[in-house]
Amino acid sequence: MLTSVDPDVIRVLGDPLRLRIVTLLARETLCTTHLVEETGARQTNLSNHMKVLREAGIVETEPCGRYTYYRLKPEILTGLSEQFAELAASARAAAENKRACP
Amino acid sequence: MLTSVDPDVIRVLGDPLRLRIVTLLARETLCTTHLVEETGARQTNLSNHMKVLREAGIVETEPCGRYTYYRLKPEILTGLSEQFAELAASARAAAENKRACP
DNA sequence: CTTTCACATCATCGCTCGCTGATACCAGCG
DNA sequence: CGCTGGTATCAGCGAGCGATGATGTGAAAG
Repeated sequence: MLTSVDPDVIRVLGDPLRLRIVTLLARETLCTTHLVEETGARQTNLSNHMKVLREAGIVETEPCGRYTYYRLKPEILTGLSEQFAELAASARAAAENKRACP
Repeated sequence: MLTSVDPDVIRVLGDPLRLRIVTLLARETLCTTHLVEETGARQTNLSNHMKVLREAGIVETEPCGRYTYYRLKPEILTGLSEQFAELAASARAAAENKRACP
């Protein structure tokens, strides 16, 4: 048990627009055009965010002709879920574990 | 099933120092002095972060003499864990659910 | 009461990072 | 080939936010 959460992934998901993108991609696999429609953001802006999500290993790209589809990698989300569950369990166990005042 | 994650909580945890603080508090209940020692951050800086964590409902304060102890609220972490688990499940189910190119 | 120490608040600085516009790239289609 | 449309990359701007220093408050210790 490591009882910690990957700071990089959380940091990437900390941006509201990126979290929105992830939520959308959890429902269906979409390409940039769809995401532009859904979010109202500019294509450039979206492409930048997709790059961040890709480099963080949160999404995968699947070229389809001249379109680029983005698919969520569920393992990442599952990992986060487990890490937070561990943290929660640890926090519950350590509730009364007070370090003495110096 | 809402299949989304609270953006505010994630945003707050997106900061590396705050995530570190949460990780430390998952092991034991600490006061500001302890956190200063553990993280090496200045007291002012830490106090600011604790205010953010408090306002986000992630930690609770427990005054003890002139010390202030901080305790994690495990429900928040449990909620996050469940929300990410939902997202992961939804992502797995929607893997082949591609929207047609316009 | 005075001092000391833990902690919070405030104002300010500085830098990161998200947003934008311009541009380049690539794949289909005529 | 030339054109169109989808997408990525790059440079620059500007707001947001994290870090700092000065200062205030409140509680114990002397």
